[in-house]
Amino acid sequence: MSKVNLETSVNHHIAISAIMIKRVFYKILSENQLNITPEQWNVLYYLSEQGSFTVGELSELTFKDFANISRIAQKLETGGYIEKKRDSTDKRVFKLFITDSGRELIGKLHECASQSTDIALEGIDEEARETLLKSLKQVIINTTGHLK
Amino acid sequence: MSKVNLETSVNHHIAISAIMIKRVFYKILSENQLNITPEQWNVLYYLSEQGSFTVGELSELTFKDFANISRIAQKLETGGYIEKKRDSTDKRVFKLFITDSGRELIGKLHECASQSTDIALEGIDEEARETLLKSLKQVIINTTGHLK
DNA sequence: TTAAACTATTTGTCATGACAATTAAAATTC
DNA sequence: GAATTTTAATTGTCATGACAAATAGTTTAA
Repeated sequence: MSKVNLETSVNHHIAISAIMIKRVFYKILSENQLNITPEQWNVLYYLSEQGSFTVGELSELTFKDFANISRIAQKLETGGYIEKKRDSTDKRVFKLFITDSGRELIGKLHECASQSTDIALEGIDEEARETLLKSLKQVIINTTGHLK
Repeated sequence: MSKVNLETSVNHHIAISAIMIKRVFYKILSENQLNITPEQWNVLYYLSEQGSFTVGELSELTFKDFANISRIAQKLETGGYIEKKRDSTDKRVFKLFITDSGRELIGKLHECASQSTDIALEGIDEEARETLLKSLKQVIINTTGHLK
């Protein structure tokens, strides 16, 4: 009969941290009149780093499922930040490209993301940050492995 | 112009870890035919630890807003796991109580939560876990403070 | 080569999170 | 003590996450 104590549960604190960080990021985005969500930023980020990705590739990169990426991409397309083009060889595939307008936005988003990191990690020294990152990477490996 | 690298972003890894942990937890819950969500478990947990809480109190405890707790409570009530009673002195307030059926469920949920923690933290030693928890608590303090 | 199996993407549904508006019951204030 | 403000909770809307089903194009295999 293992009894969990949320006060000392790492899982629980990761969940709460994630919610709070997203809330801070949302706030910074809206203060800067940037009409975009953290999830949309995530997709736009990868497209800005590399020429183009398919919905499936983005779904792997972002750890989200096809359905979510599909809808996030629709919103980014509506906003004019990305373009969708059918692959010429495999007509099932859509390739997503960032637009000029998307690139313009990305600069501001980096600034906002950077601010929210500064806020979240204040008072945590470099060594603890590295341990934190390393542990989180291990958590991601563990959970990904468990889900096959 | 600060440029964020998601590969080394603590914020990003917290977000992904949270998603993956929740996914593992969901899987364990469904493998055990427990028809409840991680968020509902969270609310039920607090009610099992103390006699009763109001919607507002739960909203503070769980870092969620009134609206969410209100709806989560509705589902738990529909499932028969909690009861809602009007406060006799302040008729705006609802007090939430866990039922016997809820208490029965809680035992199984502790087991599932414990399993998902074991999976997530495999290979992370006790010292790193403590650092992790301490850092996450600091993140929560920082972000909560920033949002006032 | 035609049927069956597989793959990429989209759509639908439900639970949740953010946020605004609403309702009803205090508490304040004039 | 009536009007205003505050507070507790609910409801509505939109974006997202999980998951199932649908669609359409490809590959495999009989």
